[in-house]
Amino acid sequence: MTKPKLNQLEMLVAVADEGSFGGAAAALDCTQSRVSHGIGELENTLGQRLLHRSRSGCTPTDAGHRVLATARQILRLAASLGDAAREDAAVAGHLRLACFRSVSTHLLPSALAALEADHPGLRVDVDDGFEERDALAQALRDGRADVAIVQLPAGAGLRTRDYVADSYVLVAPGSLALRAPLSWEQLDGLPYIQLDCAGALGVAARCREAGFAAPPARTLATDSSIAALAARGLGYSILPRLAVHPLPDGVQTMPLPIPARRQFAIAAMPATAREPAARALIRYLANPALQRQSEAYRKGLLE
DNA sequence: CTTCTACCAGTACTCGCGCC
DNA sequence: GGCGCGAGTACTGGTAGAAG
Repeated sequence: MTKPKLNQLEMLVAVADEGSFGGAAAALDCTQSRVSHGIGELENTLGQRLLHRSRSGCTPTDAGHRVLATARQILRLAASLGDAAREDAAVAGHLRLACFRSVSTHLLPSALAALEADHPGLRVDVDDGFEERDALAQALRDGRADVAIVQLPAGAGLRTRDYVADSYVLVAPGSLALRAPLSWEQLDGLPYIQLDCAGALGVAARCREAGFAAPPARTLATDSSIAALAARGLGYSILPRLAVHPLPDGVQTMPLPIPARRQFAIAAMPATAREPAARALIRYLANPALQRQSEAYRKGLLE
């Protein structure tokens, strides 16, 4: 018995999806005649009518529905064959990775070192000059980055894979006598310094709902500047724990009275995420064994 | 408007043959 | 036995026109 061919299965799936031979032909970039030939040959091969034809289009018969389900599985498997063959051979080229500075400082070195050791033909350029979460997703959409470590929710249109989570903590002068558990009253009288980014503003808003009443005395754009002011006793702030590591002299951190954290994800545009080089980078970044090699992980800064 | 069929052209494959 | 070449065949995909 002649076996069905992959292109005939593609035609069947396309006709079912598009609802007509003409639509399937457009989707497959061939002529309607070719689709008609292909479907006819497939029906002859299987000895079953697979489609109801009408003036308004086509719908699968009962046999067609059964064959369609298997055909989709076969096409997925066929596609995965190509991926398996390309996996190692094509992990080469140039990728641009976008992230926050704190992520590049504390999380990337182990993963990138292992990746470049295993795939010397792959070069990864890191742009860690991002301050705003939305800017990372936009860099992916604009094509300025191939892969990014974004803060969830990442927005529509991106393929994401969960990464690490980082808690927000109180960052205060070391000279300030604080008792756990922290209460907002312990901070009365000290200026509050706001980090100017959407994530920190969101956390501050949630803290206010929980009784935190201090207005920002200053607003600064970088976490390191805020930590330096706190070290001088000039105020306190609410910052991601990773962003103030390693802790400067004269600064202490303490858990907030409410749980607040930022969840990171590795993100890419769907088409990029399918490419072998990008898949390799994502795999190395998400590798728990490599993450455990980072100092931040060993010190318990990550969740 | 859509599907089906006949016919045609280009390409890929198979097989036999001769040569080394 | 392995290799290259050419003829014949099969397959793929196109156009044009008929039919529902």
